[in-house]
Amino acid sequence: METRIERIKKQLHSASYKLTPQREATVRVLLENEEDHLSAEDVYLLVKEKSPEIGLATVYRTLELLTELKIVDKINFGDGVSRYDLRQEGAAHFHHHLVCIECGAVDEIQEDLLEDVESVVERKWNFKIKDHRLTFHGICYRCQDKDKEVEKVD
Amino acid sequence: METRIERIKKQLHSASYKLTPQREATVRVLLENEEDHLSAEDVYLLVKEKSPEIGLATVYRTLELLTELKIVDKINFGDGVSRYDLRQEGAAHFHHHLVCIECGAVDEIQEDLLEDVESVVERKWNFKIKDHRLTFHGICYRCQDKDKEVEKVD
DNA sequence: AACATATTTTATAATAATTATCATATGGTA
DNA sequence: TACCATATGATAATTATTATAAAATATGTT
Repeated sequence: METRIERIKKQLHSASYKLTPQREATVRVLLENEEDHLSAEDVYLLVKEKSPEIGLATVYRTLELLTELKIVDKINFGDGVSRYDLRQEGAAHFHHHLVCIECGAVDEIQEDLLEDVESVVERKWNFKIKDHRLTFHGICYRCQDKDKEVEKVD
Repeated sequence: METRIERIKKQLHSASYKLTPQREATVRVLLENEEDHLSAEDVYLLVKEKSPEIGLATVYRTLELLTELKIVDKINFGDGVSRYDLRQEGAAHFHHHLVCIECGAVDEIQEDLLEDVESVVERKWNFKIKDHRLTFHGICYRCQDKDKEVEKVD
């Protein structure tokens, strides 16, 4: 964890930005909630718990900065808010998501899976891919189990 | 075109909605700009040209309705506005997009391409896929050509 | 350490997109 | 035609995000 912050600090420095206390607090919240998909407001509230003096605008600016440096990715699941997701260290591409249309849970897929598709797209559409966004909408394993229970009862 | 509107009319009716003049005007704009990715505001301005009395709220409501009926898909390329894209008739899944990070152009890929990936995801993550969103960010063929020109000049 | 300079933050105002409200209008049907 | 549900238009309200400007903080130099 600490080493991870150290590395992010270096990334900031090499782009001539500083890791201010506010930025560090924001990064910590992201690290501590890595499995979640927090909105700017969510991050703000969590940061505020430990650093109550922070302002919402600072959180927005920090998230924007981290996005620019590809430390986090900004995603949008269609619910009107942007969410911020830490990129795996050293990952060339953004990971994928499974959004459950029953319970709203968002699970992550770290595997690439798109290598073949991307080479087809690059060749056939002559498009130089830099990044991607892939989200599946459907029913997660938890809800499938729940649904089965209901069927039994009926 | 006319037959396409007829079919949409039937889809609305079978969900007990009417194809009012305002809704028809909105659908026509979507059909006439099928290759574009219009925001609600864009649609509003285009509809207004032929039906100046229409209100913005009606356009929003119509787009929401069409989204609900899966006649259009609501997408978000990360620029703060939702865009609306007609689904191909009979298409089980939403098509993919190529967003150029240089010129902003958005091209469409109608081929599925994801069959293999989806079967892996369904099996390995036990997730029942209902739909997907896939967007590639990179450099389109037009900008690659432009970039080459610049290199020559340099 | 003191100073000059650039960066960052805070609080707040401004903007932009979207949704809610409510009185009015419309369309089909008994 | 009168009724009733549905749809619309104008506008207000809400929500997310960005811009602004003054104050604070950090950095580099002498």
